[in-house]
Amino acid sequence: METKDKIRNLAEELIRTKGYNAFSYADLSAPLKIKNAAIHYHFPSKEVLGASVIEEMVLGFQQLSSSWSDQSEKEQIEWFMDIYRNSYEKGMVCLMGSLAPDFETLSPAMQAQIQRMSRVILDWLTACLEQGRTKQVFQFKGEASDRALVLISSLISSLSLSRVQQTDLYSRIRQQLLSDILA
Amino acid sequence: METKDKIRNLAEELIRTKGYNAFSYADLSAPLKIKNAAIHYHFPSKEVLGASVIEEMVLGFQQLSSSWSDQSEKEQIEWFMDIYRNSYEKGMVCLMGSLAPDFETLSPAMQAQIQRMSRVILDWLTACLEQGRTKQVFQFKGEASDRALVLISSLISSLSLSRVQQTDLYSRIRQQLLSDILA
DNA sequence: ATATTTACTTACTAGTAAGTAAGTTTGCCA
DNA sequence: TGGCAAACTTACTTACTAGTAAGTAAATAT
Repeated sequence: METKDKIRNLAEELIRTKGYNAFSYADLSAPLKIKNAAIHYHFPSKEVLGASVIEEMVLGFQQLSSSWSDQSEKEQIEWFMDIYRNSYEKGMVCLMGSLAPDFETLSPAMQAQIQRMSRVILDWLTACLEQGRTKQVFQFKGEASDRALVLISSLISSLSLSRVQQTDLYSRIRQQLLSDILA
Repeated sequence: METKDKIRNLAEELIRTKGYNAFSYADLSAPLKIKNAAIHYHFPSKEVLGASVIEEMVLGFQQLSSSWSDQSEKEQIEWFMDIYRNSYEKGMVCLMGSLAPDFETLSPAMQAQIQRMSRVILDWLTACLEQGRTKQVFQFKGEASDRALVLISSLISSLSLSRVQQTDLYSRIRQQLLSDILA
């Protein structure tokens, strides 16, 4: 892997463990055994690095969710929830869960990227729920978009709450969310 | 109000808008027209200030929730949700939503306080849901404690997501959460 | 073979962070 | 009236922040 990707990947990890405002260039340069200035060579500023991390995440999600498109809606939702299980197991929160509370402190460019990220995920989730309901795989009251909101908001916080309480709250929340939508 | 309370209140506001790691002593001293060192007089360190903010919040919640005890469980849950509406209207996230993602970067003392805060809120919510179900005010599947987890996690993220999307997602999530538990 | 570009390092800057030691003002108490 | 404590300010320190300018070695292009 190239240095640029190593920097971006480590930055993502740091954002998702310590938060955007709590990590520094030293946290990147030391483990990668490069100098501070090498980061600036690849990413002119911290906000450009941050924006790049989000962009890569959105791209990754779009590819991943596309690869599920021939599976049932139930399985797609379960794969989606598995992303969060994976985060939980690594002791990380998701990118949205980390960046959304810091929204006000971020540059307009990063804010726009975060908005886009939330749009992409919510649109996918809404479409999946809607289609699943049409096919009678799912059963729930209200708009699919509102159901998507409850799902995503609960999953996001399940990771940070699991960390706080040092138990697998993620699995309990996942179970409950699934039983709320399954026919 | 005394200076010490002014400092603590402003600190809470800053944590809930910018996040713990993004606010500085200058953000406190400038608006309060005091000097940096005056904060250190009242709170020896930033972590002591942070812990004090959480302690005050827990105390406030315990008092508030006690004052609801003679009302119906439905009304109690609605009052509880009104706390989040209030936060939404001020453009703030809740203390838990702000501090939980930063958990790893905080001192053991603050971590313990955050754990306590989550316990207090979850215990209250679980008891309220359980009792409401017994009285047939509420109707839901699964353990009350799991239902409480879904409720709180969703409410927490509703605030940060509302900020990101710049719309009142809070109200849509609240509506959906209520319809999921009402008989 | 020469020039240019890529991917850095070295060495630095200006700004900001939390925190501290010592001094000052104000009000109270004996 | 003298002394003392509470609530500060002044002035400072140490540590760290993102960011930059200039230089370099190695690979690539002409």
